[in-house]
Amino acid sequence: MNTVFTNAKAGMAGVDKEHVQKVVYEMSKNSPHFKNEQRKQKQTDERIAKMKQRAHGISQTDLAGLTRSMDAKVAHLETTRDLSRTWLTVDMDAFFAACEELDNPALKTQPMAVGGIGMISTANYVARKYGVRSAMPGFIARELCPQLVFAKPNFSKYTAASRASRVIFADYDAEFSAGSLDEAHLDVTDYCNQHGLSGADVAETIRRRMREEVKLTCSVGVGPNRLLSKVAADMNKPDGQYVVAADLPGIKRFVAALPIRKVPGIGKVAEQTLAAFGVTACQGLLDHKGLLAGLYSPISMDFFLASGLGLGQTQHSEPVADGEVGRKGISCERTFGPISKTGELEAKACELAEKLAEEMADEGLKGKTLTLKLKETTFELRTRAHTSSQFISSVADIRNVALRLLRAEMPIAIRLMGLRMSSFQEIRTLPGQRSLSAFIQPAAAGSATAGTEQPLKQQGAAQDFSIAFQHAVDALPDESEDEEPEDANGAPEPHQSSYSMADDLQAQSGRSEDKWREAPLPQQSDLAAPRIAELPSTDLQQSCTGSVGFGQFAAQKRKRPSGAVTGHKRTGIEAYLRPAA
DNA sequence: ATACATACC
DNA sequence: TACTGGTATGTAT
Ligand SMILES: Nc1ncnc2c1ncn2[C@H]1C[C@H](O)[C@@H](COP(=O)(O)OP(=O)(O)OP(=O)(O)O)O1
Ligand SMILES: [Mg+2]
Ligand SMILES: [Mg+2]
Ligand SMILES: [Mg+2]
Repeated sequence: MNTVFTNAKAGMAGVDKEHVQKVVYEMSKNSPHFKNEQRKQKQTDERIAKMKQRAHGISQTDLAGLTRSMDAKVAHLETTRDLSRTWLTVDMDAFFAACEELDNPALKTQPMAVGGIGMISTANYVARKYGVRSAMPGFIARELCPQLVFAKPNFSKYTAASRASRVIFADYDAEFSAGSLDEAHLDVTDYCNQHGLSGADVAETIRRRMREEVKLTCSVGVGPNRLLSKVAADMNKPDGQYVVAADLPGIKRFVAALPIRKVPGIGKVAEQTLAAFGVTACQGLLDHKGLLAGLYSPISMDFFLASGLGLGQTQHSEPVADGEVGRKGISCERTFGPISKTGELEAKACELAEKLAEEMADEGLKGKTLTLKLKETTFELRTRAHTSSQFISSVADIRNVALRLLRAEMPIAIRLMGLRMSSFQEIRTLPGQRSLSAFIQPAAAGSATAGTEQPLKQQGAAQDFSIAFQHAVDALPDESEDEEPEDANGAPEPHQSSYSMADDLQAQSGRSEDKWREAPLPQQSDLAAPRIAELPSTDLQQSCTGSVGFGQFAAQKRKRPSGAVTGHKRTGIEAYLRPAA
């Protein structure tokens, strides 16, 4: 049932997947974590059942209408296609592990993972042969590979290597966008034209320079847009490159048989829900567009169709405007041995408040919304938020709000607590004050971007609006297309030395392996990772549940707001017209 | 504005 | 024995 560790990732060719599945199962069953995974899987199964039911209720007439609507959407998307750009996605091979091998070459021939018995962030390709992977707990990895060597993470190495790699990227695209420490997206069109080179030529050059100057290998994907270059970058890992021809036949050839899971944004859940309707390769997203339109939101459909057509971002995002904070949130969370005593819980909240305040101070951030995250010992998640009337940043203010949110949840037994601040005050840039562009990084995480990559969503209920209606509404002209009113210039901030949540209320009537943390480095990207989601469903609530991740740094950033995608012209959306209701 | 789910590195 | 931490987005309420 758990397909997480055997899917869609480089280095898994030739791995005995059945064996890996069995070991993971044997090591996990009976654990609270496993129970939680089962609970989540049940949710997915129920979701699929509801979608099947909905699909069953779609008449031939409905289907015909939905299909026509999607035909129009496809036709429009097709008009946005721009094959004139050349994009490169560069992604380091087994990045953290490779950095560790740099300082300890003996590790190169041994199976090695970066992390500990609790969690692994990545493994070298020798270890991957045994099924060892990112996000796999170390004790399971050791069961799969008893000789596995564990290396402790050392973020300063990774940031140094990343910085060095970015110096290279800047030579080919001064505005490249960083997808993470180990990945970047480059529009090398101008460079190619100026030097009479192909994308493949530049890819070869970058790979050579990376070997020589950074002493690490990377893989490069080349294509007419960022979606294609990104997917292509994984095709010949490690130390390889792959070119998606910049013509319609070449793109169709590449995309048609591509497993949907390879598309960034389609993960474990979307893969399952789509598979339930026979969609396992990207061509299926186009073949079943009518039916899918009856099951997924307009936003998801835009994303699916763009993916099926091989359309992606063709231009970089707008840089972050002056004074704007380049991020949406900042958070700190820690896992520890189970605790439930009031004193211990409050002590954790205080520590996190201090940590968060410190990180915010490093960037001069002040925010209004504080979200407390609690992971129960059962692995179920709870988040509770409060928005203050004033921007806050001090330890005292953060602690006050955090404690109040926490106290409302007790009693509770948890294994993790986290604090996240969002809704930031814009930073007033003082004359002569240069922001931290220290970390070679151009194009700050902007917002609007031309191109097509879109997101997905989740689940919902809204039975009042038929899906057909939603898709029809989505087809209306986009009114907010020509202006960017959002100026948010500012009213001077009211001052108040100390914030108290009580005032607001009145006014309104372990054990953590914290080895994987890193200094808050400037970072950004515009990686537009979709989040799938089915549509409506007459459904009720969801439970909670976990996410994944490792102690990484900042990475993704901005996403585009809404609407359809577009090559880069982004004219309004034509009216597709409603299908039969 | 709040809560939850999904996704990516 | 043991299952991360950080960031983003989409939807419903
Ligand atoms: N789930 C995770 N949790 C924490 N850190 C992660 C996680 N996944 C990846 N990382 C870190 C470690 C990786 O070396 C680094 C880059 O990720 P990624 O490019 O996906 O894999 P990789 O570089 O290790 O191997 P590959 O050769 O497949 O690219 O980010
Ligand atoms: Mg990588
Ligand atoms: Mg990567
Ligand atoms: Mg994917």
